[in-house]
Amino acid sequence: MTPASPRNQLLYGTLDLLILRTLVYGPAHGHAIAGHIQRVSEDALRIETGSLYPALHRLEARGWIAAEWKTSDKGKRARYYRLTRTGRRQLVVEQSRWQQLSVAVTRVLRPAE
Amino acid sequence: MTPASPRNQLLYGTLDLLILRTLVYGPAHGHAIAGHIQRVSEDALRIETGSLYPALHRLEARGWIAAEWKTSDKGKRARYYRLTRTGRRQLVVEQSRWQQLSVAVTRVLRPAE
DNA sequence: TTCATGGTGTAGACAATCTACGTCATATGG
DNA sequence: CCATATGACGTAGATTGTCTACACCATGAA
Repeated sequence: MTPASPRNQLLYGTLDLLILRTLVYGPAHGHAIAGHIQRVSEDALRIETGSLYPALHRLEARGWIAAEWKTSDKGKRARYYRLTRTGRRQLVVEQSRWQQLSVAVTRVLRPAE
Repeated sequence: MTPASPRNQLLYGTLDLLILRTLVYGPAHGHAIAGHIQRVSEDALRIETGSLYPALHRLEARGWIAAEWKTSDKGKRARYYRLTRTGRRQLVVEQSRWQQLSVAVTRVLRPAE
């Protein structure tokens, strides 16, 4: 097996946040979530299935999202996820955590003259 | 041993960039690098020694920084690191990678209305 | 001479991501 | 009616970076 190159691990730490944010628009299944993130990010963020599904299960286990089997637009069975109340709270937390990191890194990159 | 809580792993993926950027100001030893990043980020980024030294060795092994034993301001022996030419190039790469990630995530967080 | 301080370092745990697969059910085309 | 493509879900194992918790050494100061 080809080793997972760290250079592709662009998402590290932000995937949960991206998924939670996407579900604000309403319930969606895994495929659709990944597609949405890829489209909105203009192809900059590509979520692999080996990252996507473990992340969804992780978030569900933590109670931040809840799942339900349904039939997709294309008539295939799919697992629809929705934000839970605590998930919504967690989204705020993660969003501010990202903001903090972003500001801090920016400060180091271009410090005040 | 208390397990490493993922909540503290704020730095994942950005540490190399921060170190390289810091060395633009001139050679510095590990302690000083960590201190600089912490100060400039206004305490938002705290680099633990268990992250710092492996990172420095990693960067040195990749040829992005070079080291030399010297005596510090406080009269202690310290390993001074400086940016190499390829390290300077790498800094540009990492900086633009960060910029890309930052823009992409921001797009997902607040998409065009 | 003792001790605090400054500085470097390692070991081991852990979590997140990746690649590379496999699986199943439905829709579609002949 | 059957074969095949497609949509969708899933797991295994490798790799990596960060963390906590230590240990170590040399110098300055009391």
